Amino acid sequence: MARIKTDNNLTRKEVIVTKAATLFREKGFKAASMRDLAEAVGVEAASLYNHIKSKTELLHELCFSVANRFLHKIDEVELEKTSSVEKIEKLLRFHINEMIHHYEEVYVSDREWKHLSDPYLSNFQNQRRIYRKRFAAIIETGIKNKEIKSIDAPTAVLIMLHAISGIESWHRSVQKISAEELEENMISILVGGLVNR
Amino acid sequence: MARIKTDNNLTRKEVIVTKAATLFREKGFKAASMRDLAEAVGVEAASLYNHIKSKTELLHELCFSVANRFLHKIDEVELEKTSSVEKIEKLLRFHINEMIHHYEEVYVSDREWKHLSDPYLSNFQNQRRIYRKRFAAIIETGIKNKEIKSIDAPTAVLIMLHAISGIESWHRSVQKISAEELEENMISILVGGLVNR
DNA sequence: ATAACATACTAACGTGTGTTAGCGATAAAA
DNA sequence: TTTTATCGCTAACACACGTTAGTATGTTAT
Repeated sequence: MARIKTDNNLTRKEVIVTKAATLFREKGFKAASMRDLAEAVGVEAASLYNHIKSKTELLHELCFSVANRFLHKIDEVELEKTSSVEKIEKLLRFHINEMIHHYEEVYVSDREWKHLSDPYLSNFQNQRRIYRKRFAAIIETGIKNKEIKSIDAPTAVLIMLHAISGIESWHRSVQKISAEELEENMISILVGGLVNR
Repeated sequence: MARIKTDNNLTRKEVIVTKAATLFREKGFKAASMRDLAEAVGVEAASLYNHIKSKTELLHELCFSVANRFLHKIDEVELEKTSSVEKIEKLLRFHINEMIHHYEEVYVSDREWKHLSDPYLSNFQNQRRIYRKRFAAIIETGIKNKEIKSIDAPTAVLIMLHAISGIESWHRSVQKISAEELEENMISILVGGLVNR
């Protein structure tokens, strides 16, 4: 009888969630079926329900675990006694590394959150809105300090975050530059576009 | 008996494609059903098939009409006798305006092309790859000229294109700055991040 | 060894999907 | 007005989906 392998002291549920992330990234949430997921896990579809409540629960877990990581990071960064540009750079580097090392989850959280259903959907949208506002506030401070050139802060946030989601293309490309080079290039362009010269 | 309205000398098929774009953007290609589309058009689902061959055909039309517009533009820009930075700025402004004024189509083409099926899928991916290479080549030239700082050109392209797709958030936001302000802010940040100082 | 539990299986359900066939209604051409 | 082509309808199809019920198998604790 097939059994879900649990290497590296992961629970069976965690194995499922991880495989779900890969699948949701590859095919999209709607197009990925529970039968697909079952096959990836090595089990029959119905067996998954011994470990999870529903397909949507998988999406919840993915979206909110990612969102929480970003919220904790901005909590931390806001408290630091550094310049605005340093704070922004720190956040960007965190985003970049999350996108590099937790690609599947972050990507799914970014692109598939629309398929959350409603207590969770509004919640997620709220967290997202608040996060962006706090990010924009850091930029605003930098503009007042003359560290950063006079631009519309929400637009800047939107550019930064979406630019980073482009790391998706890096992952898919055959000839990759190294992760470190990628990080430095992105920081150079993005921070370079903000600062007063 | 209900009939598809064709204002502004559009064919009935064009009306369907346009509504499909809106629907695919809102719900995603897979989650948007032909019955949803039929309701949006004001007709029964089966009636749509008097005008289109399949659901996927709708996606083809959207993806390739967008792709062709970008390819024609880069054809035009490459021929101009201007600096690399001017060429890039021109392309970026085109991208920005496409994203502002043909939001639905461009967004769908960007996010839902994965659901194309295979003669079209490879074709689309090819066009996309080639476009990005040509864009990167312009940047490379700019780097050799010392117009542009020494960065990895493919990474720069990826940042630019994804940053612009963030205009999606601008469309959804309640308090929008004007389209002109948006354009100038984006250009300022993106071009500012590239140029040598 | 036995009891208790966790996990996987088969079978099936109701529902929603894209799409086709065939028929009536409307509009355009003769 | 008659003919013809266009367009929309109802009904139905075959299929894939998420999920549940009930049962068998394997694992852990007594």
